Amino acid sequence: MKREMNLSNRRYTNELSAANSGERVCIAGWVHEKRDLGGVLFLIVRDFGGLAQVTLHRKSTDPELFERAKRVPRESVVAIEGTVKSENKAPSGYEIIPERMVVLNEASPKLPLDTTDKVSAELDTRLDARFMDLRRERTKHIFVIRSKVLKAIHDFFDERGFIEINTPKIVSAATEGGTALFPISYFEREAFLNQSPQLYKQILMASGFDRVYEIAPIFRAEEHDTTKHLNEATSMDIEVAFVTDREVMAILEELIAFVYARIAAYPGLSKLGIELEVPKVPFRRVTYDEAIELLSDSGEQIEWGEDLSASAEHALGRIMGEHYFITEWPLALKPFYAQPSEHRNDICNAFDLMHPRLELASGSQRVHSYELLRSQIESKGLSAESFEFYLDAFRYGMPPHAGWGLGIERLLMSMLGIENIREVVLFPRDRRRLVP
RNA sequence: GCCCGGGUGGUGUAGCGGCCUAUCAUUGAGCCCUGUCGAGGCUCGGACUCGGGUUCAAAUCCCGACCUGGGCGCCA
Repeated sequence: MKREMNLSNRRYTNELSAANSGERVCIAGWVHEKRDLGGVLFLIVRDFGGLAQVTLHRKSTDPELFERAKRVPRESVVAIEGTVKSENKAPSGYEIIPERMVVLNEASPKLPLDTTDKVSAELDTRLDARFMDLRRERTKHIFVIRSKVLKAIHDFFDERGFIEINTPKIVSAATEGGTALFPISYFEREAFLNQSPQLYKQILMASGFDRVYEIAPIFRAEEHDTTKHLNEATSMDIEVAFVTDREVMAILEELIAFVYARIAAYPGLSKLGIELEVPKVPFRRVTYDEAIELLSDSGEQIEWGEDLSASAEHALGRIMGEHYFITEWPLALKPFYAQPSEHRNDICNAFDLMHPRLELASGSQRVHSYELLRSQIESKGLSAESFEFYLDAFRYGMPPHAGWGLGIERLLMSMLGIENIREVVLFPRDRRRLVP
C-alpha cells in the first residue's frame, strides 16, 4: 500500500506557486497545522522553505488517504505527492491536491512547545527542546542570519587578503590571565580549554602570515550567569602585522558596516520585525579620559584607573547612542600584550568597540619588543618561564602588529535587538546547562 | 559569589489560608461542520517541584533542597 516515495526530487514549498498549476510534485516536511472542516481538510505542511497548504476534499479523495491525513499528529514528518492547483482562496495562491501521503515519522502528541506560536514558551523550555524551537519561524531566521553573518565575515577577510587560521583549543597552563579556565586531562598532564587564540595569532605574526583571522570557540570557566555571557562562545579574531591600533580599528568598523549591509538585504529580517540601519563609519571615538568625564557629567563617578561598571557602560551607551570606540585605556586595565602609549606611560593603545549596553570587541596595538613584553608579563605577576613558547616568537624577528577579538554572539544580539545571548547559540553552554 | 523575583495540566497562565471537585487559552480525544488561513460550535481528558513544619484547614504561610527568570560582581 505504502509504496516507497522518491524524495530526491522533492520540491521546497517556496519554490512552488500558482504558476506550477497542473504539475505533479512531491513535497516533504512537518505537519504544521491541521484544519478539519468536515467535508474539507487542510494540512499545512512546513519545510525549510516555508508552508504549503495541502487540501483534501472528502468527496473527491480516497477515503483511506483522507482518514490517514485526518489522523496524522501535528509535527509528524510526511511526504506528499500531488498536483499543484492554482487557488486564490489558499494562503499562497496555490494548494496541493494530494494523491499519496507517506508518514515518515509520526510525532508523539504532547509537543514540548507550540511551533505555531499560539502559545509562547519560556527560553528554558525552548532550549530543552531546541530541535523543535528551531522549527519556529523566528528561531529559524536567527540561525540563518547567524550563518549569513559568518559568511559575510569570511568574504570580507578573503577580499582583503587575510588568511584563515586554526589555532589549538587545547592549551597548556600559560594564558593571558584574567578569566578562569576549564581544566582537562591531557594524557598524563593537565591542560586547559583555550580562553582565546590571542597568543597563537600573535606568534603567527612572526611567520610572515601578516594578515590572519580566525572564527572559533573560546571557553571561559567564569561562574557568571547573565544574559550576555556564555561559558562557550564564538570569537572572531584578527591579527595584522606592520600596523597600529588605528588601522585595525578601521578594519573593525568597516567589517561591522559590511556585515550590516549584507544582512540588511536579507528578506527574513522582516520576520524578526527588524529593520537594520547600516552604521556610518567611522564610528565615534572617545578616550577613556573623555568617557569618565562624560560619565561624571551624567552623575556616574568613575575613579581614573577603574574599569567601567555595567551602569556606567549603559549611561555611556545612552550618551553615545550608536557604535563607538573607547580608546587610550589605562595600561593596568589591559592585558600584558597591550602596547603602552608613546605619549603617556600610564595608558596604552588599546580600544573597546561598544554598542549601547554591550561591549562587542576589544583590541590593541601589541607589544612587539621581547624585553618590554617580558617585563609586562612579570609586572602582571605572571611567570615568564611558562610563556617561553610565546616569547620565543618575539626573539627572532617580530614585526609590529595589532589585532582584536569580536564576540560573534554579541554582534548578533546587538544587530537583532536580542536580549539574551542564549537565543543566538544553537546549544548554549552556561553555568547550569550542559545538555542538550 | 551577592541581591531580588518565580516554580500550578504537554505549553503559557489565573488563584496567594476555607468559596479549589483549581481559572483561562492552547494542545490532546470525540462529535458537528465543504474554503480554513489564530477556523468555529459542543462534549471529555489532563496540573499545585520535592521534603519538613504551622494551622481545625495549605496551591496559598514558614524552613530546607532542587529547578528557574532578572540585576550586580567577576569576565569578553
